[in-house]
Amino acid sequence: MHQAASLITYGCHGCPMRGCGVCRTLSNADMSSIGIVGRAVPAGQDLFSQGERCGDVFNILDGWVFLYELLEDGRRQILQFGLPGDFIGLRPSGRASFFGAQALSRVSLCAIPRHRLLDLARHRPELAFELVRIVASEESQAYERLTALGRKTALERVATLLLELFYRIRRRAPQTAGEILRIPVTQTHLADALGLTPVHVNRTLGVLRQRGVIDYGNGLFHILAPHRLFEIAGIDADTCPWAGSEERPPLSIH
Amino acid sequence: MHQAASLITYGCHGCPMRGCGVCRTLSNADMSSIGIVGRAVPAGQDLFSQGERCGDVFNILDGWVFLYELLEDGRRQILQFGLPGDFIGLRPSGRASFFGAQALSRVSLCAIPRHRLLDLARHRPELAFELVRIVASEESQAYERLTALGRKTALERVATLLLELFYRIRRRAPQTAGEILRIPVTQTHLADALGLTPVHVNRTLGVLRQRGVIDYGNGLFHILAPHRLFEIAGIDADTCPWAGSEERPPLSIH
DNA sequence: CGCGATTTTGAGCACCTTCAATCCGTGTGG
DNA sequence: CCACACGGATTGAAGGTGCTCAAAATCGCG
Repeated sequence: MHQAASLITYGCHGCPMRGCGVCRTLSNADMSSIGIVGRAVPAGQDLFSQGERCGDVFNILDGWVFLYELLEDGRRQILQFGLPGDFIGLRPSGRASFFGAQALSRVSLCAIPRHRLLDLARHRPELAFELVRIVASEESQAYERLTALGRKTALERVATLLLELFYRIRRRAPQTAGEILRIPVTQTHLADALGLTPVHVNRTLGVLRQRGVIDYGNGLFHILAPHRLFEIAGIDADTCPWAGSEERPPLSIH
Repeated sequence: MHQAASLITYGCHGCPMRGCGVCRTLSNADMSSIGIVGRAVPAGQDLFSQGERCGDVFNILDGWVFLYELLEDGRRQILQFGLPGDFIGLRPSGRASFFGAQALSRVSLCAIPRHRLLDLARHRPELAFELVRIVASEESQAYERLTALGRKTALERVATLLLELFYRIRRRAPQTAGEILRIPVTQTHLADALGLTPVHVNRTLGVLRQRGVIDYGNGLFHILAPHRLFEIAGIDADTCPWAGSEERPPLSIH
């Protein structure tokens, strides 16, 4: 069993994600038997493409990815951003995925053969449970974004997304307690996530900057007035489940 | 064990959903021990409200429901429609749900205590697995709708939603092979699902009617030219996974 | 028949888009 | 060291899709 571990580029021992998500529920022997493979993906490259069959699920160790769907004429919708600690690609199943996943920055990740993980889940209720928790959390985020795209103005959407990313980063890296974030996305990425044009995202960010709520440049975002950003986003900071700084994942089933 | 079954208004024996979704994975003894309760909800009433804790998950037996999120100022986004056979309310977990669920028509359903279902899932990998499958399917639908709201025009959105509902109904009730659907929603509901105003939904439906693609009235929708509806929606009927008439659920993990 | 809810239609407006040009920072090659 | 190219950010002007406000028509229902 254990010699299989030598295949692993990023050894599970010492892996920063060893205690997170799916990996938390697996023993070292499980890990080895499943055949996890570490990999690095350069910025801009697809982990898997729309319409492609991908037999792996991915655990992001470092870097950012995004899930996207393309329409025939090239319009792109970004469905989700994946940060370190996120688990990507569970849904595509055996058939062709209707969305793709692309690296925003250089990404290092674990590739886990889906069918082996699912086989294991058949004998490990805790694992299957963890999968439910993960997918349910993703679904909640998708629902929140639906509300943003369907019913919020451009200003509200931008503020909402910035807050979401802000807190997702902070939860993962509480030591980065400052309000300055490195977000490796272009304004075009934000536009495709928000259902806007890059031009209008630019103008909207400009408004937030002029109002002194944020500052940005060089891939860095500085949240100057989080409280006002909540106001603008139309989110009640007190009742918002994920706004509570470095806590547990937003959704805990059971 | 079995006397608990007497508490069940809608007995599981003979239940049309006995072989569907979660129920498929449960024995009759499981059913009894879990304490399922049948219930009827009148049209317009909430199964659970936004901000409320709801200890049950629901299996829709008959009628339609919708999940929705309200903003402070009353703007409403419909996140999902629930049809007979759908499983609703898994996500809210122990904490307050950020969305509500309301009956569109008179609905009969099974209410299942969430913690009991999840406790059982700890010992029944098949059940936990089925939950993953269900939530993953919901997530896929949420992603598709995100693309519609973010990147499709009003005409494309309306066509997309009609097709989705059309095929979801047909999959559940293949005998209703005709293209006439009873959809118990107002144009305002469609608007709130599509991120549009009721007025503009009306005009858009009018365009589709004028073009001879659909006809409607009295809560009935008649799909006159499905093929053209696919064109307008920007969906390739051949590669679309859920368009394949009365097949299995769109997503099969493993 | 009359009331409320829903659908339909009209006119004007606004948010966001489209098209286009410029600016800026970075990397590359002469 | 500078010219150049390139991707991204920024800004301007004009146009359109979808919104707002408002009223009329239609439908369901008591």
